Amino acid sequence: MKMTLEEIARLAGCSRSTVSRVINHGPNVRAETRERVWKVIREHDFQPNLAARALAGRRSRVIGLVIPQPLSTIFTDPYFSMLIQGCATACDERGYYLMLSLVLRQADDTYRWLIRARHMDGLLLAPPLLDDPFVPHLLDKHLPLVMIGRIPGRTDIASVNVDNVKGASLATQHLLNLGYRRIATITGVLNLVGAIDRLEGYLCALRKAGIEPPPEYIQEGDWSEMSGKRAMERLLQFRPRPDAVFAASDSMAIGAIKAIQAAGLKVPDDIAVVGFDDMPSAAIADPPLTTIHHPIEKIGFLAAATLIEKLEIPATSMSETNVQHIVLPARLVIRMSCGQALRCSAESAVT
Amino acid sequence: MKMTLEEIARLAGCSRSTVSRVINHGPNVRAETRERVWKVIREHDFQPNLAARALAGRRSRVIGLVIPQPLSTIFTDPYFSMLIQGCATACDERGYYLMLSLVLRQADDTYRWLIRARHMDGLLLAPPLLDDPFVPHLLDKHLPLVMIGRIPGRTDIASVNVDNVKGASLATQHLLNLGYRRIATITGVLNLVGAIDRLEGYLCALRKAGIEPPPEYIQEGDWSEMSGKRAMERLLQFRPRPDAVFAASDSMAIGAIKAIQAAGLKVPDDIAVVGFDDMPSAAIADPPLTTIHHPIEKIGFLAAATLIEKLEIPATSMSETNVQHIVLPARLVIRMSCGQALRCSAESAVT
DNA sequence: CGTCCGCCTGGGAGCGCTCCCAAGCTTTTC
DNA sequence: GAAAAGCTTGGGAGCGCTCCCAGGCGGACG
Repeated sequence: MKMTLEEIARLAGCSRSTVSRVINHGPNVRAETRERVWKVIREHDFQPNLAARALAGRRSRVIGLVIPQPLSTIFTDPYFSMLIQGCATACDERGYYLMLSLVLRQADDTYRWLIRARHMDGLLLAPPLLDDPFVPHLLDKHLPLVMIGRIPGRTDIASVNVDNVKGASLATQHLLNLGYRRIATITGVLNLVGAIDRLEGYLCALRKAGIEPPPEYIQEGDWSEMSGKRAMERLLQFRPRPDAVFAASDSMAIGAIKAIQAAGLKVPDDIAVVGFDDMPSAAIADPPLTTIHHPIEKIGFLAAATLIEKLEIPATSMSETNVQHIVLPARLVIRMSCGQALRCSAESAVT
Repeated sequence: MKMTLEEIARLAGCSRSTVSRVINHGPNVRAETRERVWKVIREHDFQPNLAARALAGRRSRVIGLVIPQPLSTIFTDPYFSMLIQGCATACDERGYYLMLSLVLRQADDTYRWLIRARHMDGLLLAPPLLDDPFVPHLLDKHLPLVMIGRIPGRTDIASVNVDNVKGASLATQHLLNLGYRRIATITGVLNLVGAIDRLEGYLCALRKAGIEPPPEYIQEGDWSEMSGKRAMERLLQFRPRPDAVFAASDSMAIGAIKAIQAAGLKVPDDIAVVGFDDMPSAAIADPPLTTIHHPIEKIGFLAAATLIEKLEIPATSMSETNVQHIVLPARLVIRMSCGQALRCSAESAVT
């Protein structure tokens, strides 16, 4: 027997409309009726037809997560796995579906398709490259959209982000507090805002302490362990050799540690290392990595939750006045690689 | 102006039905009319409402890819990235949408949800663990389903697979041809059919040559590089030390190479190594890895194409008689790690 | 005791398509 | 040259919901 609202209504002895109200948690249904309807629904394992709902209700309850990166990147960096987890959880809780919009075809096509084909009610946009030419197309249309990360100069777009500048600054400050003065950094790919912000945080902290690092102390990586290793090898060439390194990601920090160890030096005794992101790998690194906690999953969760909220109260979302910008604080996680234990200078590094 | 079939019809001077026929590439439309309608559609960037199509046509044109593995695994192993790429390409070409059914919640819930919520027309099932208790639920319902890989003893389910047994056998045979006799293996997780099949291929080839490997020559890994390294370290303990190793994945082969090199030995001079999968990393390994080519993307493509075909010709799909089983051949890719160059014994290893 | 206002409930009118049948027109066939 | 058999084309009848309005019912109020 094919189940429809009508059929459930017949079995529960009420009307289609009442069943619909029950399913959508609408008001104005007597408690007793509500319970009776739920019982029938449960008994028959009924699930309303999504296509019909979408057609009649003019919304699909699907939101898309656009990750403007090649598939190989997405499926290599645990960052995205955690981000998706967070988004998916928020969607689940609110009865929405998360659809990954993998950019497979040439960018041009895909973005146009995304914009036109409104089979999603809104879009979540993962951090795009600064020079991605198609992101503006996405932003111009009046698709409800929430950014993960931020685009410099675009305060008109709702966003959820971690405080990268503050986090990097916290990491650098911690090294300064421990007495290091020759602090180098390994940055992420610098056409990603997050990498730029982290570099800025590093520079800010140093400058506040009256230190201007030599340009050679700033080496660009690409987030990968290998690139961290390479960057560290370059840093090891330079004299005076740095006594501490802030890497903009844990992977790169781990690469750096490997380079240091391969050169016959010790972490943190000879060179201290601090990472960023607090990935699972940071805790099990050797030595365990001091790092900045980056609540990636929470960011995904909040981004999805924000978008859905916009969708459900369109009145508010339309008013350009109050665009939400959520910035989560970054937190220092002290482990072994910074040498705090060694130096015993447990001065007020964190709070 | 909101665009609908009706509106396009008005602009093209024909009826809703004709426009529908054009969009669906139906027969019985005069060439001239067809062209006129397309022109209007293109001009207005029209895309039919998916919800309405799904409701009226009783199919969503969405197929789900179920990967019964934790998210962290999916987003770590490039295997899935390639698989998805293949599936998505096939879907794209046929106007279908691929939806990743990430198993986020506890398995029980999710599978029930997958089965009930028919917002997809069919399912693609990535290789499940042998003891996954919920896969049978998926198979019992009459959801159109195509397996990637195979489940032993279930010949009633359409499947697309690489010939793992033959591939492993090819790899081992190649080592035998080169004169190696103490050939060890590093297997994948043995509750995955692929791993078992590859082990079987290895054993078959050895036994055919009259060799019975000591049990210590068979070490289980978990597909990861680290596990390959660990397994190789165990193999290096054993006497007589193996002179060649067949690893059931390239990652593990690379880990094995690192272990061999860390022990002060050379590949392939002291120990030859052959991998499986022919991942991009195999070609750039040091030394470049001899391996078995595994057409993952093609498998994904064929699986999706097969499913869609089933969907479009339901008459055929219903007849239990001819369930498709596609088995793609595995191919030996000779590079440096097997020592063929060294030994110059270029006897008919491959064809 | 009648009126008003709330809470419930039922059903009509679509949402934008696909499917199907019938009507018009053109071609074939004997 | 008329009937039969194509091609095209148009429009009705849903698909299973949501939205909205109208009506029934009860209690609070004057």
